Amino acid sequence: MGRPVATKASRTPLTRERVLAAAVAIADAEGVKALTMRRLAADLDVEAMSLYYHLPAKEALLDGVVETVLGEICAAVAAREPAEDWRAAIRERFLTAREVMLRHPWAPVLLGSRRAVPPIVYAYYDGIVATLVGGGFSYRLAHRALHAFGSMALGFAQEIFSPANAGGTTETDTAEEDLAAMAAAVPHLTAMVAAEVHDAGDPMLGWCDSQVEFEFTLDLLLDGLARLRG
Amino acid sequence: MGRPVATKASRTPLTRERVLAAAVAIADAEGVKALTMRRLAADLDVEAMSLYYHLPAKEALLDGVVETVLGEICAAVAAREPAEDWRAAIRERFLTAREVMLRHPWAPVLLGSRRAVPPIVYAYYDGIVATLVGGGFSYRLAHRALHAFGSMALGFAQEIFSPANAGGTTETDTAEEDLAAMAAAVPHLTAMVAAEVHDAGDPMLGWCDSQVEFEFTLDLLLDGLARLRG
DNA sequence: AACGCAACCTTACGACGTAAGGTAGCCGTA
DNA sequence: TACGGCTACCTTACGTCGTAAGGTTGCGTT
Repeated sequence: MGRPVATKASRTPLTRERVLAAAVAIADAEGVKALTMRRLAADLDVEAMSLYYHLPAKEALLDGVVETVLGEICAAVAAREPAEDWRAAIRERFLTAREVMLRHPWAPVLLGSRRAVPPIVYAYYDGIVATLVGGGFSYRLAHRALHAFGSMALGFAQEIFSPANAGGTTETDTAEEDLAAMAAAVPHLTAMVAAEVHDAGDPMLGWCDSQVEFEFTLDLLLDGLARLRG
Repeated sequence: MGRPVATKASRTPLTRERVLAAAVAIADAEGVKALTMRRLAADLDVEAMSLYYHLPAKEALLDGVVETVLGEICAAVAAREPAEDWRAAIRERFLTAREVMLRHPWAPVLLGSRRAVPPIVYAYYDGIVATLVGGGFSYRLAHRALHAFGSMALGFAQEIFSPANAGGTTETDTAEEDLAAMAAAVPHLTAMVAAEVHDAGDPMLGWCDSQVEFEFTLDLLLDGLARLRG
């Protein structure tokens, strides 16, 4: 059912992956501003509207592009051999992520402009929590650490989760299924959230107070610097 | 020479400040995407092209908008009474900056997308260096601290200085004057740079190694977390 | 009375994202 | 062998965007 098409010139058919790869290439070469539908289509020897068969809209293209970059990070992280202790593991992970990000300098801002955080980020952060908890961290401290790392974990802008996209679950009635599926996919994150929601009246909506996290990170840095100052 | 115009309806004349204030208001209310020239003009009871008398282009408008927000931060910081020690000073400064930023959630991404860092940022950072050095920091450590704070100092995306806009001084022959002017305006920053450029072959171009700063911050966080872990 | 300039307006153009509706070639079925 | 359907791509067209080019208006000066 549905072999490509193989017109007279028999060109390789478009796919979402091929489109996204071309989009990343354009952004790498000339920045995200140069990434227009017509330009992208031209690079693929295709008309602009043909892209809409594989992607619903420009926003979806941009979502796919950041997803691609994040996937690249995850792949790079997964390709390393396991480190000795939690510290080395985190260190190498972040440095690996940074290497990838340096190849896509436009990615931070683009990710910052996305409406929602791509699901793959949760899987990525789950791995970090796993490492920390495996290294003796409490869930509470692991949570704090996650915020403290912030941009470092991926190599760019923090406050991604906060305030712009704090709309909560605006979505459908499949929320429960999704939640269960997430719990299975990111067990450590789920456990962390579960461990953290004991006080705080409304669950899930304001369970992590940005202000508190901000001050925690700030004091963490100040303590460290004060110590170095001697 | 050149009183406004006071047409029959005698409306208040446009100014750069009035335009920028209206632009910030639109961004606050509906996000930066809603900030178009026509929309902005409509809010000011004016035609779109009239804005170009006060601003050369849309990019300049956006530059002015972030400049306005940064000015708001600087004003808020300046309005506090002086703190006891360096630690309290830095802490209050950053928390003040954060308060302002929370009023403009779109500002981080917008600032991240600007081509060059607005000059006012340098003045702002100069104040931080002054506080640190006044508190006993060496210039080297103050420099490190600046990078470690990163996004915290203003409340948003770090890596602003890095790699996207690392083009160096691409400009005119007035570079020397500008440099001298800057030295006068931001003495502590200048001193810090001067203190730091002793090794490292090419001056000014790669004098602060992002990779080194990244790892420093990372280790600072890791040390702090390891200590909290017990 | 004539002029100049500051401040705003009108018109128009090209590039953008995309809605609506084709069209070409392969497929399975008859 | 004929044919309808599907996938994958194309054509045309619309509204919105930033902005180039060139008015128009009316105060201040001479």
